[in-house]
Amino acid sequence: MANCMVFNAQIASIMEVLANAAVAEICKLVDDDYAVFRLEITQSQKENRALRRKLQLLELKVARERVCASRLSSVKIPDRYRGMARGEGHLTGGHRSFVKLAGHNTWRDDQPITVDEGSGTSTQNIIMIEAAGPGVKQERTEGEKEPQHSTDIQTGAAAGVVPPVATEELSTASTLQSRTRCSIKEASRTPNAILKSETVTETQRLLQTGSDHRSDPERLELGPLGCPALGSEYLLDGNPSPRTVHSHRDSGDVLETGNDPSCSYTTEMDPGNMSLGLETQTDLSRGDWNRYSSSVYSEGCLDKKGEVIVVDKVKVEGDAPPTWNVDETHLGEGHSQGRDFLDYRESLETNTNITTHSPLHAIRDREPVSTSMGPSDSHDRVLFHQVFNSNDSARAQTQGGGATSGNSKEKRFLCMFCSKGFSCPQKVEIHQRVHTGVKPFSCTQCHMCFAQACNLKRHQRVHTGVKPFSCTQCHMRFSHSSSLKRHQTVHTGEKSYSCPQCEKRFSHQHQLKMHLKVHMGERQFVCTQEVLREVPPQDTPAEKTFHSIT
DNA sequence: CTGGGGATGGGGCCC
DNA sequence: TGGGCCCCATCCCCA
Repeated sequence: MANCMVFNAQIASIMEVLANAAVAEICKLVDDDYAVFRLEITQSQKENRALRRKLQLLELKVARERVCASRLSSVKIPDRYRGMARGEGHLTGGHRSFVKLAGHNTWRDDQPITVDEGSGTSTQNIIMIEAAGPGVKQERTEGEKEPQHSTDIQTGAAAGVVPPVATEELSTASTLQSRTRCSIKEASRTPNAILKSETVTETQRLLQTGSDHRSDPERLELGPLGCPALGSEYLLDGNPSPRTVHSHRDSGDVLETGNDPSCSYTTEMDPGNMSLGLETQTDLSRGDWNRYSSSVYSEGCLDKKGEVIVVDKVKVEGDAPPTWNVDETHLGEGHSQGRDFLDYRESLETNTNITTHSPLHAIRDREPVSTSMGPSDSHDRVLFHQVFNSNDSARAQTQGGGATSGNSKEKRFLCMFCSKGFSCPQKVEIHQRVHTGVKPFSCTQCHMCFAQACNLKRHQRVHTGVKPFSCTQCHMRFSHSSSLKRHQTVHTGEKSYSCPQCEKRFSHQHQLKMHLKVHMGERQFVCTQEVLREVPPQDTPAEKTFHSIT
């Protein structure tokens, strides 16, 4: 009996030892696996980052090449503009950057082109800006033939300004842009300047390491410190320093000397002037910014849609003082908001330390995320829009390719990118996020970002599970009002999507889409686009959808 | 069919 | 009264 008990005790002890050993082994395995797992995760993350960078670079290259190709075939700057473009005109500074924009992909390699994290925003908006210039110039100079414009330009050239010298558009653009960058760097006061500096730096690196010729300082005509090698006429402008000079004197002189050829730009704010002859540094009034942004943004829409910009909406006909003269007065009161706004936006556009998608980045920074702009920024913004869209909306429509739909009186606030009209600045601001990729509203529960607060609000139902829209015909509930509406076609039997090839109708777009593939196969159409173009446009929802899916 | 994001238009509120 | 702003409804589109 005693032996039995001893034996049992021994067995128990052995079992315990074995159990402990087993546990230790398991723990070790778990730890090892965990370490391996973590390592794999880390490596995967690194790979993802690398791939993402490559993707960004590729996108950028593709866009640039596309823009470059289109420009090479269409860009043409009248000689009378070239001189101004090079800063040889009577004006100094900043707006040369427009020329840059108009030039061949002269967006600097260190341009803060970034991809909005989590939002999938790419550099397209910037590309659009790059693409814009030539179109504007071409439209204005070849299409509109505006007499006053020509007069101003010529007057400027005749007024002792260094005659235009044939120059490479690219170099001009580069020079201007570079110069702007120099000033912007100092002017930057963006609250979020450092927020994504790492991303920016990475983007810069990618851009710099790319094969893009723009990274070549010589081609950019950069002088020391990365600033452009300025022409003598530029240096004599009274703005020797690339630093932005918010001198009221500059603009004031211009305004006071009515006969001064340089005044031509004060009363003429068409794209040609703005893009080629104006210097932001010279006049940092809001008006100038208006011109600036007008040029830039409207240019941006040109390459994209071949539309003309509404830039010259700021233009004041006849002898009336330009709209921005009022702003100048405003500046003269010591009010720096306009200037700040300008600097701010300039810096956003050019400062490499700022993560931005475009000059409009400023808008994002001022939005839900509170910034230093304060109430005045709103004023500036509105003022900008009002000035920008103040006159000649009809012409804007013409130039803008009719993007301003409906009553232009109601929609007098135009998008700087596509010149589409909106009823109020706020809507323009929101709309422009389409171009800028700005998504200020981020979900606290996931990585999603949204351009509109309401969309974020709607999105959050995904997390909350709230489905406020319930079908009265069944138990179905939806988080999306449109989903409910669409769902109800199940009950109503409504089939609003009709096939243009046959008589079949469908309740959902996807059904029609799939159905169309049948026709494609039957007819052996080579190109879907061609097939779809055969269908005459109609106003019924089905046909609309049909066209849209083409 | 459904889920869900992108984007626009309109209305209401406030200043 | 008008403008700015916010919110909502809605359409479109894609997965």
